[in-house]
Amino acid sequence: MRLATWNVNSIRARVDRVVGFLDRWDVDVLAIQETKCKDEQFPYEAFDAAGYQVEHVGFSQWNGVAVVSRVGIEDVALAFSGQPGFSKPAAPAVVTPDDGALFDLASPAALASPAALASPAALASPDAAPGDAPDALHEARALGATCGGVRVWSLYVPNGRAVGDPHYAYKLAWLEALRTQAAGWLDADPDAQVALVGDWNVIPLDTDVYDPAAFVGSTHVTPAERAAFHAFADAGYREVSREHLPAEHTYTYWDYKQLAFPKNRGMRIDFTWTTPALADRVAAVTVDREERKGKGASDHVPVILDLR
DNA sequence: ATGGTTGGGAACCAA
Repeated sequence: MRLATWNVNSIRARVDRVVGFLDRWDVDVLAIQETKCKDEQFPYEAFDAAGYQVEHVGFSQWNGVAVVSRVGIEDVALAFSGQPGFSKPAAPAVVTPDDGALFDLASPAALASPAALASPAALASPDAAPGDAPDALHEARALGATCGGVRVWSLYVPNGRAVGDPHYAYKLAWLEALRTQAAGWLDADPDAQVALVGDWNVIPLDTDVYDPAAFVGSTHVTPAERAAFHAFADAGYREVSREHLPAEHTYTYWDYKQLAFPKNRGMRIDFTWTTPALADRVAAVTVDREERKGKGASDHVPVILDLR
């Protein structure tokens, strides 16, 4: 089986490229991040015509994640249990179902109070399912689905924006909540086949960026973010791209600005954490750098896992 | 030498 992950930076702007990628690589399952659309705007037809089923969650023009599969797609979750939401410090009162309001995550009124970030009330309900109303307290950053016997999570970790920004605390809380769930899945079944793939928005090592000096004081490289990332190893998971790709100058993202790609000023932020049983099945990992070339490229490129 | 989205400008977001 071939499993890939790709932050496409708008599925509507990139649909031909993505379908072309599936065909060229003979991909079975693709986890997509940053679809930048609502469910009703997703170009399902193009994937259906190519023989793929799609599960997507998107509440607005921001975020949005999907899993597409031609080997079945079952037990879909539109959030992980305990997935935190984001709230601005100056946001109005908590919106609860009792308010009877229509939940619109694009609306500031739908954002919860700052206290909600750390409170149980901020947690997405377990097993959020297709057709459920989006709760006002989480963003479309995680979608889980079982495809061909593998539990695939398409993940778009919050950016963090700046060290000390409320989005930075949100990022750390989000990673910690995911690690807690992931540890539980493995504890419950030591033979579990789970893949946590996507845009982690963390640069784990100085060798994962073109110039560490350019990131002094920035997000993505702080000890707290790196610890939150490596905590998945403590939970028993393995980052299999690290095991199969060159240690140096293996990048998955290049900024659109200032000729970053031609100068190879890139960074490695897209990763594939898997349970041990699944890690043992990984025969090869590839970064398709060609997808950064040409007109209409995403700023990220796909990472492809070949499973025995 | 940035691009996508919304909205029909300029602002927001992205690493």
